[in-house]
Amino acid sequence: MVEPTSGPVDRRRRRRKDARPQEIIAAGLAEFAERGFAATRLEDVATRAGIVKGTIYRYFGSKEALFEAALSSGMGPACETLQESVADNDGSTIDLLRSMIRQLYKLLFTPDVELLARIIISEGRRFPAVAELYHRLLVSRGRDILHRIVERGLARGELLPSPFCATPEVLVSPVIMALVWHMVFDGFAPIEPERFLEAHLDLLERALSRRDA
Amino acid sequence: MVEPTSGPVDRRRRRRKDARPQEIIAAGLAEFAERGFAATRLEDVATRAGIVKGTIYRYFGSKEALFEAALSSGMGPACETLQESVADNDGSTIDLLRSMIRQLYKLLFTPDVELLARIIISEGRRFPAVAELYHRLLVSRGRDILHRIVERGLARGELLPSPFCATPEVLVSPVIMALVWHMVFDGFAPIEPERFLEAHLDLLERALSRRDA
Amino acid sequence: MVEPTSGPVDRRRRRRKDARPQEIIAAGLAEFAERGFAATRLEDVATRAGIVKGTIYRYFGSKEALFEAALSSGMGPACETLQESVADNDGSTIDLLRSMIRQLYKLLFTPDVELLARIIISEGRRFPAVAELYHRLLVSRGRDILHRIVERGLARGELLPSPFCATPEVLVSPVIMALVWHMVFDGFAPIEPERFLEAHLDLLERALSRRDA
Amino acid sequence: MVEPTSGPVDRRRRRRKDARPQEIIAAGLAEFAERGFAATRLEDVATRAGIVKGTIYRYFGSKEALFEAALSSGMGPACETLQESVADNDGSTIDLLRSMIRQLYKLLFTPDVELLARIIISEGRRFPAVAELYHRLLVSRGRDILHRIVERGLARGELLPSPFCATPEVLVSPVIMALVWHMVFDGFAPIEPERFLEAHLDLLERALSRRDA
DNA sequence: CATGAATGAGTCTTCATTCAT
DNA sequence: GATGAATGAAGACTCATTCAT
Repeated sequence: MVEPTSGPVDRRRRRRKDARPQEIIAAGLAEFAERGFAATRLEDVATRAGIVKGTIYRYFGSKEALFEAALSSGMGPACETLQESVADNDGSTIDLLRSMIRQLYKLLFTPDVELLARIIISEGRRFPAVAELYHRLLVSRGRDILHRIVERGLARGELLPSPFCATPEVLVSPVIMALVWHMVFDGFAPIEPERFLEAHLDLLERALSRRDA
Repeated sequence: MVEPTSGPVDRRRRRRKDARPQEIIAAGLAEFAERGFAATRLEDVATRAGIVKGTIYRYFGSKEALFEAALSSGMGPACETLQESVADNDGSTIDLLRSMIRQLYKLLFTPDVELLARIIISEGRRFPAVAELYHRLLVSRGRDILHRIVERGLARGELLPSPFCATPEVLVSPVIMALVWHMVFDGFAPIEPERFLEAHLDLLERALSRRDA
Repeated sequence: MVEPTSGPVDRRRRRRKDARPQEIIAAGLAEFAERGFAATRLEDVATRAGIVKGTIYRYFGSKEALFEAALSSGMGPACETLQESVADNDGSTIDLLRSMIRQLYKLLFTPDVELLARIIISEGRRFPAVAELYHRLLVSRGRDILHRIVERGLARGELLPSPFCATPEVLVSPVIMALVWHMVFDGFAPIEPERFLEAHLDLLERALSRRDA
Repeated sequence: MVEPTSGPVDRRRRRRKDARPQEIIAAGLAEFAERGFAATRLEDVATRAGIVKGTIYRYFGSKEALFEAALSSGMGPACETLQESVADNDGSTIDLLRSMIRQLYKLLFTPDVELLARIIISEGRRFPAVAELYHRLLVSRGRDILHRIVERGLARGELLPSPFCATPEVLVSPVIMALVWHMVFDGFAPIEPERFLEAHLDLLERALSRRDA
């Protein structure tokens, strides 16, 4: 009944043993980003991962568990990237901000990270635990960095106190808009992130340059 | 509208007859915004509308049809609001922009419109037809207005040509960010739209004021 | 697509509307008795009830809910039968007991009741709530009746105090044994309840008759 | 049995090698008794036996095979116990019966045997082969012994012919009832086997003593 | 032999959709 | 038109069984 054809050993199986959970997570991430949590079928995740539905349950207790694992797993790397990005930079305030914004574009338009962001934006509200994690690990850190830069700028006299220094998030908002636009309208009205970045940096420059006057 | 006082007829039922589709749409909008398309159960929509599941099918051919109808229906009013908002204003460029931005905050944080925006952002990618409609009716119009304002500003010499004039969308991005933030993190890290607006306007002012120097 | 053949109306559907839950319960009882709770497939219950799996869920929230409903529902009638059986009998102690035992055989070998008993014996331990209900509604009542008869007999001097008067349950044990035997061995070593009854009554007579000596 | 002291071999493992099947059977017996055949998971059996699911298949071809093996294996010992119990006893009929009944209580309330009995009562009907085996090895032998005792009693004139001599099973029915009660209602309405035994013996005495009169 | 990863055939449960009343 | 019972097609999850190591 069984057909032991393949000569030596099924190489695929061996190689995969350890990678399995990661493969499932990657497949899940892709499917969740494409269809949303509710509309994603575990069957499709399995197929994409090259396995069978039941196998998912060896690693994840439920669809929801996979969802959360997938999201959590993606945050680590993104988090590190963020970390390094502005560490120990001694430039001027505007250089720091410019650098940070460039990093953000690079980060958020990285395929994996974009999947993550998409899912968070789409489903975050229905999965507060995940949204909270995302917020804690990424958003709130980024925010802290931003605040620190601005405060340093104020302290150095490179920035003048004004309402937008109290809410410097607005400085990064264009990249969020680009992301959302890309997520929703890209099929028929694509944007070029580069142009957005350029305009973004231009806006930044203008916003901070007043001091020069 | 006219109430023919035919004896024992259930007035409530009659009165509702016309309002039914709208009630169903409102209920649908609320549920879709809360749970997303796939996770919304028509049973819940019906209950919220005070009717029975089967009745929905008298007005809408399918769940998807209801979804599209609900979204389309919400766009009309929003569209008009937008229309009027900047028509025939003869002020300075910055006044026009300020006014437009204020309108945007008011509009996008109107409960009904916010539901709509939430749904579009969450599900737009999976319903290109709807996203396209939304884009055509609202986004692209808003964009046109914005572009016209900027061009007028350039023509009038109130603005100097520069990258961000070519992508003036960045000027409105903070409100989008506020919306997304509100949508995703509001449960545990709420924002105050007013502060955002303030910072937003501040940013605008700074970005455009260079010329003054 | 639909074939509205049958002239007037589908009579079956109308007639069934109210009877549905009862029909499902009856089907469930039969299947549960035959296969046990875990091995019973709702699909089979549905088929036996002439409906479709999904329909069960209009009436019962889960397999377990159906199980409990089925068992509870069967207890009412059995309970009443028991009630009447010994009410207001003024005969001698032995006549009362004889009558009670006859009733028990009749009751427990009634098809419906037997299903019930089988299920309780097989699954009771795993469904304490059900077992407890059964105990309260049927077993403990029967026991009370028995105890009252015996006490009356002692008071009247028809019985002499002795260990078995303190545990008169032994007086009915043969019918339980018959039931269990019938339940387990009937396929290859059937018993005749009548013979058991005869022997049972004989035993009873002998056990109580000593006093005459 | 013999322990070849081959150097560094893991003694535990070796020692177990022979005991394995028995350990699995014991674990299976416990699980089957607790949950019934269908609801028992081999995973749990394995865990209880301190091994892994797959290992079961080295000793038993299938869940059902394990079930049958477990039940068969339990019967041997019980069978022997029964055997000896009444062999070559030369006492009076009532002494023999008394002795037999005592043995029955002791036997059936022995943990291992009780598990067995529980399973047979619960699942016997669905596993005729097992029920038949149980019947042949234990029930029918016990019955034969009982019949022989009664016949001897009749021959000796210690008993008078009467219906219950033809169905002497009723004489042991209280212990069956005690067993079933214990099995089903013990959680909330426990019985004391000792009191049952006492009443049982009392009943026996009364039933047989008429002759003395 | 033992392990544990993998499989795939179920089974319960849900829900959009239909239809007789 | 409205109702609610019924349907049936999925989809999540479980678990006996197999198999490479």
